[in-house]
Amino acid sequence: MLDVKLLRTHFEEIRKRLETKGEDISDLDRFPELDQKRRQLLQEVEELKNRRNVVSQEVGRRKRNQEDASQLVEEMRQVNEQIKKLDEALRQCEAELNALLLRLPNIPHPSVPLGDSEEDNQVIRSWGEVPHFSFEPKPHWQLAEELDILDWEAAGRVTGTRFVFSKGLGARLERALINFMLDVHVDEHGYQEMWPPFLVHRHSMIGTGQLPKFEEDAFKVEGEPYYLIPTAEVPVTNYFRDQILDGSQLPITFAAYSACFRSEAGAAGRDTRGLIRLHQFNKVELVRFVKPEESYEQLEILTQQAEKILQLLNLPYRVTAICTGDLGFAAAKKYDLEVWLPAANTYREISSCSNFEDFQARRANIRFRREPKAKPEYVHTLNGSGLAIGRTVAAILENYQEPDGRVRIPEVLQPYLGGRLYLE
RNA sequence: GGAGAAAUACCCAAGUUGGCUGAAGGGGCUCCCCUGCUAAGGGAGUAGGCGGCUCAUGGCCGCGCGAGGGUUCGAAUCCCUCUUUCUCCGCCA
Repeated sequence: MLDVKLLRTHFEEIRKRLETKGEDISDLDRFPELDQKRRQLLQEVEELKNRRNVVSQEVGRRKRNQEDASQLVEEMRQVNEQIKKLDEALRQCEAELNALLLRLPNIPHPSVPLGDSEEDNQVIRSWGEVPHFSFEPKPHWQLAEELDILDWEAAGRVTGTRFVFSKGLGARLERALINFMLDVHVDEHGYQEMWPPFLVHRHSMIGTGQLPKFEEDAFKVEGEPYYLIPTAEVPVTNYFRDQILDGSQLPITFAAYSACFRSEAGAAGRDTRGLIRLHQFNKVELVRFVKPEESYEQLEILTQQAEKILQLLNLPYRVTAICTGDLGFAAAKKYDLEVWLPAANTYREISSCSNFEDFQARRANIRFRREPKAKPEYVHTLNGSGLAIGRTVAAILENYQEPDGRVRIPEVLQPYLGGRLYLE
């Protein structure tokens, strides 16, 4: 959510910056009028309420003194009629204003490259050697089927399309990667480990920005007020909703595993094979709550910590700065980590690291005090995948494959897989 | 899932025959006084927060006693709904 006061005072400037996202923001035009109307109604109704408070005291005083107050009571009946009407108008005005504000995206940071689509994202740096194969590298789904570690057909029978069973060493590899990533982030990067609820209520989804605008992307539990989380970002960021944090404790950082559930409403026909785009996948997520003046420095740290996992796994990747048109709803700035997939001969996103500034903090009402008595300020929130497990499995299978169909296990994972050297 | 109890400020806690209680009292904390130091003692302060107005920046006003509604001229106090916590029972990994 954007700062209403900023919107009021820098309207044209904000509109220009939002337009760089290429989204339809025509709603924004209704803001000045609604904002103005709201304040006017508020002033009127508060004046009447003040009158009511003063007169009610007088009624009490008169009754104690056995004096007549019937005229005042009658007057207040009429005032109350007025208050009721104005309150209702105000409530409606605020609801409209709020609905508008909740659908406005975040403002891109000045350092974000301008652009219309992912075509305009900028490669910041690359790491690792793209492997050269003496044979035609197989796609990960084919390798997995031959190794009998992923079963799509069974998942189709049991649940439906875009779900998968991992089994045997495939299941163990998922578990190994979760443990490995959490261990690195907790032991080496200082994150506090967290295992969150996988279902949240609507307010949490609004808090991080998934709702109200992207209802069709979320799985909702029928008959219950719960949504399946699309990422651990949702429960973990909302962990501090409506809290005022102690500024001396910042930055506060969490590393959380969760299963992630996405309906991928608009993705029919894309990446229909393999582990790239599923309705359910595992992910280790990093979340940081920081002071506003530190958040861009913290974004660099966060990104490097996610990169560290790819480096330890020795998977080639590149970092891209997402352009304004591809930034998404809530982020002010975003880096993607893209891992090399040999069979597709391309880089694919395996992590997104974003600074949301105070956009989520306003929605979820997460604040901090610099000093014990200081005025509360909104924190800045950041998060990044550290990493998506399924896509990591895909990358390992494809990058570590051997001519005979076996797949070497990255050295750092070997202890997690009982000392094995190969998936075979 | 069933039955019961509770929710008031940093903590504990009074207040439920509706009106000088936006909230007693205690603890804690901050400042001051006193004592050579410490302890003890005396005094003062301690509702944050959100929003609006005004800007002399210090004020004024509205909301606010778990949350949301309602009754009333007036609600911490009466009514309804919800949430959370605790106890007991049931069920379960």
